[in-house]
Amino acid sequence: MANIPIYNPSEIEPRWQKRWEKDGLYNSDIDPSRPKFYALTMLPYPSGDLHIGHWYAMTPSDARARFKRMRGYNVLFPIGFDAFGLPAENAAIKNRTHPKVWTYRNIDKMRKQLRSMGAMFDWRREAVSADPEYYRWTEWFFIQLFNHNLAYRKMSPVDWCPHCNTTLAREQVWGDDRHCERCGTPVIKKNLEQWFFRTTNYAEELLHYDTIDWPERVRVLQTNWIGKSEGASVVFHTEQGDPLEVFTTRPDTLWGVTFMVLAPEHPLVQKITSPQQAAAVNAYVKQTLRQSDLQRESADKDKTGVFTGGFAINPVNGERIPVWIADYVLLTYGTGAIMAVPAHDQRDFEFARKFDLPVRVVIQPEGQEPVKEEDMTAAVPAMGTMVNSGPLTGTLGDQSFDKAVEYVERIGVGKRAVNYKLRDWLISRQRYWGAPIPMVYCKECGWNPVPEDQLPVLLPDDVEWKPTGESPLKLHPTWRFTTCPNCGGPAERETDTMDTFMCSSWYHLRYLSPKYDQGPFDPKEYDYWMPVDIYTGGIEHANMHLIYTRFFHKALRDMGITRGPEPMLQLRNQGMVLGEDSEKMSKSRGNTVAPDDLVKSFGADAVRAYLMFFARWDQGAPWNSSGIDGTVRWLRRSWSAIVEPADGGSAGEAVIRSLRRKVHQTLKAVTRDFEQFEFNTIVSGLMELMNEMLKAKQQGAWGTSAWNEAVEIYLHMLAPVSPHISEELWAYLGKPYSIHTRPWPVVDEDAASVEQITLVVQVNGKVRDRIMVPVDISEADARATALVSDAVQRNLAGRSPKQVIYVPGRLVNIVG
RNA sequence: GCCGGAGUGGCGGAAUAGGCAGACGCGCACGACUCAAAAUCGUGUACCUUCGGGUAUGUGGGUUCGAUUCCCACCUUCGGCACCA
Repeated sequence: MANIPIYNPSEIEPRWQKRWEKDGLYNSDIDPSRPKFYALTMLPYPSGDLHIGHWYAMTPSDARARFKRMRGYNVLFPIGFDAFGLPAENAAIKNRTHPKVWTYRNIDKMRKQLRSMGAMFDWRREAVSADPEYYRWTEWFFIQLFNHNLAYRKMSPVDWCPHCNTTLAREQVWGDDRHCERCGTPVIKKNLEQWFFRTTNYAEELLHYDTIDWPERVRVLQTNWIGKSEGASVVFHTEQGDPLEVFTTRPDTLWGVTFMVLAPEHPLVQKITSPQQAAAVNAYVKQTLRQSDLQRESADKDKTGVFTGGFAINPVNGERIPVWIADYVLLTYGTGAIMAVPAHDQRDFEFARKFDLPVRVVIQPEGQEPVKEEDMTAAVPAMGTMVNSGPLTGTLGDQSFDKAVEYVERIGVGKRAVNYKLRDWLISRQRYWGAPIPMVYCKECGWNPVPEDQLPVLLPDDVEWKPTGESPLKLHPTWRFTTCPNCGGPAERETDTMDTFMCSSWYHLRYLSPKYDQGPFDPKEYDYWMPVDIYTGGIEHANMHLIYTRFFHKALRDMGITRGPEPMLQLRNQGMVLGEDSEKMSKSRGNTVAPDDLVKSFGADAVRAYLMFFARWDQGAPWNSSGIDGTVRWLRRSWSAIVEPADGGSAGEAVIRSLRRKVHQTLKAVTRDFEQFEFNTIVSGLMELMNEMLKAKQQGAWGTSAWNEAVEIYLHMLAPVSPHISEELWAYLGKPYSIHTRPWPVVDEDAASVEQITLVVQVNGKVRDRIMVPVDISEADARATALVSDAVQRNLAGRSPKQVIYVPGRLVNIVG
């Protein structure tokens, strides 16, 4: 037995990885003769360590890409690095290493780790967002957005960490107390002039998902995030004559307005405030500014506010109503001013009761006791018949909204309006390690883009990246000084850099041609590969990256750069691998699992298979360190089943028949599961088949043509899951390299079919007997067979059947 | 508070279109091999039982010959949003 090899993953895995790479086995090139399939997995941030979450996301994505390739598609499965971002700068400050050095060192390490997965990445297409030939085009896109009026600059409050002395991206503000991810200090707001993208231009289109197959969860998250409200905008006037516009979703309650409330920061506050109220108003405004967002936006907080001393006129009935300010009205939503209808809005009701303001009922919900102001303990928000509403009094609930809108439009004081919670995307970052914003400010000509032939605006290497609160680029002695592209006079560069989500909004396009220098991507590659057919990654990006990249694609489409309504046709999200203690994995908790160690102990093939097997992919589960043993055992059993000879040829027809049946039934199920992202049952199906194969081997099937067929099909199905062991065994059998370029096997329906079925016999819905019958048994025979069963007779106890239900191929249910 | 997902053995999970609940694996128990252990292999493994059967898929109802699956109400849990006018 000395010539029988033993399974040694640490020897075979690196060997095949080298061979595949040398042969360019996973290179994907344009091939019009085959249908294309662009499989994209979210690109990692080069933190320096490929953790188990990366493996969990990428391994099934890779297996499915491999499956699609065997199904005849020309598959593109690229990889790259989202290489700009704050952690590199934080590490730089801590370790006195340049962010560039830190980032590229990490990328080198992660490339090695990614290669150890044995994934079919086409490394020729790798893109790194911090490479100048990449961010040249990130800058170029900024200029296109600017030229199409989709990028603009305005003063805006942003999250600021007072300890790190820097602004933070929204995703770096954590928890209910809105603290800085790095140091734990609660953030404050700071006013800065910033660049924005007009994502809100696309708010409506972003709500439509009819051309894409995305998970309901993501669609719901995005829909809530975009937050569409339909209503009316109505213009009131102050007594001084200034227009005061409000947005309302309840135009039918206009006659119930008893006061108005402005956000404390509203521009009309100073003007409308009477001299007597000035001191109180100023004190309240100051107090509001001092509060954190958390204090201010807490919904269960008692209402606070101050009367301005000013009044406004209700345009539908001419009533004079007091104007207050209160922090429950936000400047950033709608117009920053509301019409208050305490009878029909709970927030207004609470405010009215606290400050003793009038409450007037103008809606009577149908089929209920009439609502009376004096009995009310809460607002009545339901729709209903309009009362006390001038010309619209008596309008029924189902018409009240439309009639009210028509009315304000007719008398010229308002119109139908839609509001979204979505805000324009703030992309300025006061950081060094990001793509420079390619804009120049000239005192004479204002802001102008850097001419495209001067791109990229390179990041200077010689900077101090101390956390001073200013962009390090601003402190560079020379970098910021330049000449105006318009008049040639002295000018200054924008020293803020771009949000890294800008880089990741278009990386799927750079993969197409990462070296291309005539544009962001080669149109020939775009025409062949785009759109992305399947996108896999974490759901935590639902309201950030996955909205940004859709916005980006649509904006570029309107400029004629991209085509089609959406960039990614299908999206699937993996769940999260938790620590063995069922808590989120974190270094501080000490519950992390290192994939490098697992690969060392068990091999990449076992880690891949286990990650696909141990949980439903879309749900994730806590890690179980002993669970992987079962997967390892199964791979070893597979190995020895195939390489260890046995006494063969003596298997009877029944053994052969049932082996072939199992093989082709499994092939059918595995094929379906790959299509449907049900990875755990792929592995369990292969385990079941291996158990059957071992039984058949014991029964003398070894060496028969059915056995050889079983082994071949088994290895084809195993290849996407565990690519190294299947390639090794394929070669061991003397088959031509490589199994990964082979076509997916075809199901032999005859072999998969059954001659005998188990007929389940129920009495009153309870299983009483199971009888083997021919698959093509007639209904009459099935009924007769069931009725004569001893168990049936016993359970009927002499009663005669009232009804007999027959489900062909499954069961007979006797109702007695 | 609003929106969404999920509740099945000791654990992860399976059950294609309403039809055999618990596949596959972990763990556990026993056995074989071994001086012994590990590894490996084999057998068993929801609960109760008077051995006929009975009870079980978060809880309570409903539809149905039949419900883990469909409907209603509720509970628990995870995630998101949250004074959005």
